[in-house]
Order: sequence, then structure tokens, then C-alpha cells
Amino acid sequence: MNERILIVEDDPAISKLIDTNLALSGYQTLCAIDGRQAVEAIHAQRFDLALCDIMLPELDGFELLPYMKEKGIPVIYVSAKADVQSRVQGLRLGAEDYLVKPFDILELLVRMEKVLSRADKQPKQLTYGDIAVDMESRSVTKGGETISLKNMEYELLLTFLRHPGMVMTREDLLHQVWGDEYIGETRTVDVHVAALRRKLDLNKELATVYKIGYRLEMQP
Amino acid sequence: MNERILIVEDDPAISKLIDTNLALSGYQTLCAIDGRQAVEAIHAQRFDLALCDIMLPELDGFELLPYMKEKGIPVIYVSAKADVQSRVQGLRLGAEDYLVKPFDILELLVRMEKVLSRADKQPKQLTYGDIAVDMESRSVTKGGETISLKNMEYELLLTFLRHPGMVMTREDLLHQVWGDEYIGETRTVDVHVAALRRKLDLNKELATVYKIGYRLEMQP
DNA sequence: GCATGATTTACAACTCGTTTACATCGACAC
DNA sequence: GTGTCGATGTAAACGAGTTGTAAATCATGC
Repeated sequence: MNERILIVEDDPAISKLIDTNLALSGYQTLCAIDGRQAVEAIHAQRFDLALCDIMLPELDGFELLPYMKEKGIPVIYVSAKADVQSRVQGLRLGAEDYLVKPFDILELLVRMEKVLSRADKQPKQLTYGDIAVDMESRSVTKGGETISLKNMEYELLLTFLRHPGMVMTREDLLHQVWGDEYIGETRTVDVHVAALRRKLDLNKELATVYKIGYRLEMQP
Repeated sequence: MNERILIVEDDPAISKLIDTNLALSGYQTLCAIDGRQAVEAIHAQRFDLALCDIMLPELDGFELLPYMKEKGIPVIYVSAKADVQSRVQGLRLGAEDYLVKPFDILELLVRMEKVLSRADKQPKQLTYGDIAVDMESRSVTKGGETISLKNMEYELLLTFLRHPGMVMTREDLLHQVWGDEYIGETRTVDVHVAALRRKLDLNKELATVYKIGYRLEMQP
């Protein structure tokens, strides 16, 4: 979800067109207007895919490719250069696909989806000290060892990890973990917090805030 | 080397053109002139890639795709249907690429190369402990002994092997094994999981994740 | 219709979230 | 300090809901 796309295109009209459509489809985007900007961008942040024009100022699309490869970012060329020579060159160099302008935005989206789903391997992880939560496999490890958490414990842990340093009242937790329509107010939270402290050795970090609730301390 | 390509095309001129060029490039080829012939062909022999026209007698290119998928043969559509609708449909259904006629033979070759090299990276043999799955022959062995698995059991096993360590919900499994359009939600999954555990002695490794689904534990 | 395999059903067995019960702790008054 | 009282820690019991599994039912190919 929410993949980050780098658009490298010197024609503002086309750049804008792509940008708008990708945003509508739920992608996060960044536009670069030449090769140099693109290189800076990929050094500054993570991207899941780059859409590159070929005829660019400073550094052309073909020259850009090695930088993308180095960062492991798949590239789709989007170019007015329709000649076979260019298309073959682009693909041979290692681009994932090559679209010729004018292209249909829907086809671009579908081809992007395919490339993204092929590339999608990165684990979604949250960490806290030596505790790592892999949301993909729904597994929790501490110092490398797998810790088996029950459903509620896992959800509760996620809630704390998403708001470190913040005091969570029992009501907050009930709402976040159990859903908004939970009725009975009980001491259930306490029991699960206790389990987390015991299983993950969080006696200090997962602090009680008297009369209010609990807080996962900021990492040191 | 010497990859086997299936050409599905009803126009003899085009079929011949592709055939000749692929042969020159060192591929082994077989030509089918309609969907039915194509299905027969892939049941009779192994192919590494299929080039399919879409408008075909008997069984059109889109209807052909599920058969190809079943056999794990990647498909590139080569069609005169240039409209975005068809292109998007083809790619969405799971084709690896889509070329519009008239196409340049060099571009076809390059795109084929890319698809083949991607497919090549996917192993034809999966193992887990002393269990080995040979996807070519669709056979499963444990400690050298052949284990006879039914269709669903085999597909289910593959799904688990492709995502070791990851929790698969019943929905995930239904979608992956039974296809996206499966409707009835039942406990069928449980029954097949039980069969896998029994036949392959996976009581520990194929763990139940209460209220979520199942997970094939990572190998130690 | 028979054989094979997939799905559904039925019920036993089990799991885990919640509740309960009691011990312990903390804040505050004196 | 000490006493009080409400808040929190925690082990254990309970029970609704989930899963395991054998057997019945349904679907399909021959």
C-alpha cells in the first residue's frame, strides 16, 4: 500500500498529468525535472518505482538507469522515442517496461501494478530495542528468538509501538485494539499488558501511569 | 538455452514469420493455430513461454490464459487488438506482456528474453526439510519416498511453500488456491490442511494461528 | 452408476479473551 | 510513620467461539 513513485520528466504538462493520476490512485509521488534531481531524490528517500522519460536535461534516462539499479528501484521508461532502437536499448539495459507517448494512463497504471507486484518483497517491520515485529508474517522476535504472542497481545503491542512515549488510557486501548463499539469496561487490558511485560521483558519500558493507563517509553 | 516457445496464431503468415525468426535465434518452437490445439500442446509437452494471439478460433487468447497459468507457462500476447481495453484486460488477467501488431521482431525478442529470464529465476524445485516438490512433474517426495497428493492438497502445499513463515488467512488461501472468484466461505481449507499435516507429518511445522489462519514455520 | 476427489456437516476437543478473586501497591490524610 | 482506600498485578476459572477430524454429501469423469 501507498507505494512511492518517482516521476522523472521535464515536460511539466506530462509530469503533472502523471502526478495527478497516480495521486488519485493512492500512490505517493515525487517529481524530478532532470536526471540530476532524480539522483538526488533517490539518495534522499526510498522509492518503489521510477517512471523515467529518456530525453532529459543533465543526465538522460539511459544514464540514469545504473543509479536506479544501485538502489534497487525498478524503472519504467515513458518516452516519445518510439523507434525500436530506443525501446530495445531501454529494455536491454534493464528497464522493466517501456511505454511510448502518448500513452494511456490506465495502461500505465496496470503495467506499474505488475512491476510493483513483482518487486514487492520488502518486509514491513516495526522495531523497538531488540524487539522486531514483522507485520507480514505477524511474528515477533526478541533478540532473534521468536516470541509467540496471542492475537490480542499482538494487536496491543502494535498499538503501543505506533504511539511510543504516549500515555494510552484503557479506553484508548480498548478502542484501538477491540474496536470502537466495545462495551463492557473491565480490567481485560491489564491482563494483556501483564502478558506483554512478561513475554517481552518490558517491565520498565511498558510503564503504568497511575490512574490513567499505560505508556511505552521512548527508546533510549 | 534452447527454450521451448509455443506460438498460438491463426494467421499462417504471421505464425511463419515469428516461427522463422525464433528458430534463427535458437529457440525451439511449436505452432498452434487455435486455442484447442494450444491446450493439447501444453498437455503433451513442456513450454517455457507462449506467444498468443487473442482473436483465435475455438478458444480465444483470454480463455487460454488459465490453462497456461495452471502449467506455469508465462504468456505474451501478440495481438492486432490495440485498444486500451484489451491491453489492460490482458495484463490484468496475468499476461507478462502485450505487444500490438504490427510489432517489430527485435522488440519481441527482447521482451521475450526479459520474460524468460524472470521465469528462469523462479525455481522449478521447492524443498522444505526432507520434503521436495518437483513442479515439472507435479510430484512430492518426503525422505525420498513419493507421497501422493490430491490436486487441492498439492496447490495448498505450494502456496505454503511459497510463503514460509507467513501467516496465511483462510481467505488468502482460498484466493491463492481456489482463484479470486471463489464464493462459499467454509471450512474446506481446514480439511485440506489436516490432510497435508497427516500425509507429510507436518503437525508442528504447519501451525494453526488461532482466529487467523495457518503458517508454515520457517525452516530452522 | 461407479470411482475419485472436493466440499460440507457434525460434533468432540481445544483455545484464548474475559472475568473473577485476591494480593499488592500508591496516594493521601493524619 | 501508619492507616485507609482505590488502583493495579496476576493466577486461575469459565465459556463462547474456533479448530480437528471422521463421515456424509456433492460433483465430475469414465
